Amino acid sequence: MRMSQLFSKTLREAPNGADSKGYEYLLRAGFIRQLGAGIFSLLPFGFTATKKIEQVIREEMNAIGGQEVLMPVVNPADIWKETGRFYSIDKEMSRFNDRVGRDMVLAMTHEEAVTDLARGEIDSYKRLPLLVYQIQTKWRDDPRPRAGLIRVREFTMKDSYSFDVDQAGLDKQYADHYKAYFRIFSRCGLPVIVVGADSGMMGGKISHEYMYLSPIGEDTIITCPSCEYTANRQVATFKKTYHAEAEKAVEKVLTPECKTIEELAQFLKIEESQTAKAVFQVGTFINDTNGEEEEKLIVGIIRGDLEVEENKLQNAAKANALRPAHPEEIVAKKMVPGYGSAIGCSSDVLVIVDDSVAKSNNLVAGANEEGYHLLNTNFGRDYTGTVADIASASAGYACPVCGKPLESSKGVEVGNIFQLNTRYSESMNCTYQDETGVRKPVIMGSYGIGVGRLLACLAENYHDDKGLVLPISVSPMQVHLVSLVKDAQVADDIYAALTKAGIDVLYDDRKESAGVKFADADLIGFPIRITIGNRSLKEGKVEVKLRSNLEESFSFELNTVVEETQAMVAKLKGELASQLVEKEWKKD
RNA sequence: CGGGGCGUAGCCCAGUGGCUAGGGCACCUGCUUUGGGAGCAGGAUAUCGAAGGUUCGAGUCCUUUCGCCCCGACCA
Repeated sequence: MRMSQLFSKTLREAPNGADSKGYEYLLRAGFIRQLGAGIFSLLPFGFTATKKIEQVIREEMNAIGGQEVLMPVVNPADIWKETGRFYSIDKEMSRFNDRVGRDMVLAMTHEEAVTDLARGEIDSYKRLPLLVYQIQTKWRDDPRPRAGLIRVREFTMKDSYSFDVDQAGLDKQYADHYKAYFRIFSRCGLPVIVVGADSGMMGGKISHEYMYLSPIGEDTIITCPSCEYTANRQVATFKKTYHAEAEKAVEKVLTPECKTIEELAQFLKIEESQTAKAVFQVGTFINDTNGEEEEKLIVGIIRGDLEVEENKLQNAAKANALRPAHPEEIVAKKMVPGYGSAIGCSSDVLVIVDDSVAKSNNLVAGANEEGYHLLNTNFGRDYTGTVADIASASAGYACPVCGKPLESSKGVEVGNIFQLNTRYSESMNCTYQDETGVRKPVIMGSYGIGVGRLLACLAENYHDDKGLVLPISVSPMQVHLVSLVKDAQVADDIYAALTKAGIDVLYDDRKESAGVKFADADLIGFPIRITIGNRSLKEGKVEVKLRSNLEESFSFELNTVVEETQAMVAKLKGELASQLVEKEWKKD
């Protein structure tokens, strides 16, 4: 590519709103441009980098038996009604009517579409296992797009779907993906960790997320430095301690101005862990078959020294959504905010009790009366409810596996793998006949990688104060050829020779000053820079630098530029390949 | 959806209710220059986000509205 003809141009200053360095450089180097909130165009560099990432993904997906397909972005709503997700997913999925008024949706994922495909193609166990994947546009009307390509509304995603006769088959395909994903991310140069995850709206049980650890991430990851334990905070567990002692009789005490656990503990001169607090939420429950909504007050009871993890509470309550309850709603169920507990509340309240409370005795809880608390309350004796783990794990808590203190960090989810089991095949009647002629639902898995998000994470991970420093596997071009000489002939010849040899070259043939050219080369950040200038030219050489180390300078002989460049490309590729991560999934 | 911020040339930003709306970068022309965002001279580019209002007079004040960003709610 001749830079004089390049569609994009570089920007000297960061456009307003480019808050992270990775995003700023992608904009300034001319990889991407914003069209609207969470909507971006890919310019030649951005698109080429994307295609290189996609190629890595294709190779690894094909290697585990994937067959590439392409499904429509627009789906008839019917299939989404079959699985119920037409009703259970809120505004995040965009809907419209076609000219005859049929309900249509913009697919935000393709479980429904692929299951519809599969039920037409799969009839016998002899056809299984199968794996299909696509690399395709998704639209999700996220309420809050942000951070450039990290959290967008329209994006490219690799999504694959596996079909098996049994759990063992699913486990095999899950393990294949687990391993392939590490290969994909490491071939692209992105360091990731895998964490246990919540399966959320996807249904199913086992799932993992691939996280790029970074302060710009929005997910909180709980890790154990001493053992292998890692999990998204939404599902992370920890070792709890309990106050088990002989039950004592309930006693009502006056506790004025003690609306928080801290105030209460100080007033009564007890530990926060000797109290039980109530968290009030209103859950929305949606009937999957007709979309009817029902709201119900949920009270989460947790020990005073712990916090409720709302995601866990929502799962335990089997609610579709949660929102904080208004004081009136709480009072209507015979409870008092600030002095609340499940004791004496209306029977239609959903009580979820953390095991920290259920397994402890004689906790101080609200009396549901302004200014009063109850001493020595006990779960089971004084109130009942569903026992579940709804506590939020934090740094310093004991690892559930080895007991050492946990750590917490921020991460960006770049990939995920889910065991769907029969969540979709059952509701959409996607079955196969086994050896005995019995119809059984196909066992499914679903696996995603955010392609644009991966590029954004790479930009975040690979930059310095001058610009991008992308790995050679994903860099749009391998070589940046900078010509500083008046007579273009030498540079033109080298450009032609390198291109002919199959090397991707950006040739800066512009009539610009050396400073401008170097600054742009730094900003765009292609791995190998070849400078043609009089300084080295009179010795029959060209100057060579690696973007990753601008301090060090090499030189290539004019008559062996092609061979030496090829060797340099191979060397960089080799270095990256030597960092390939091979990791296996072991079922617990 | 709640809270906050910002919309002035392609980009970054100035602009007390008062003359023809400015600067830097980028762009065009000419000359000069060619190893780290050059110099000189000249030039073009704005429905001041939009609509309505107040006023003799609005980029500036008021109302409405649209868009973008940030915090929160939210998020496979």
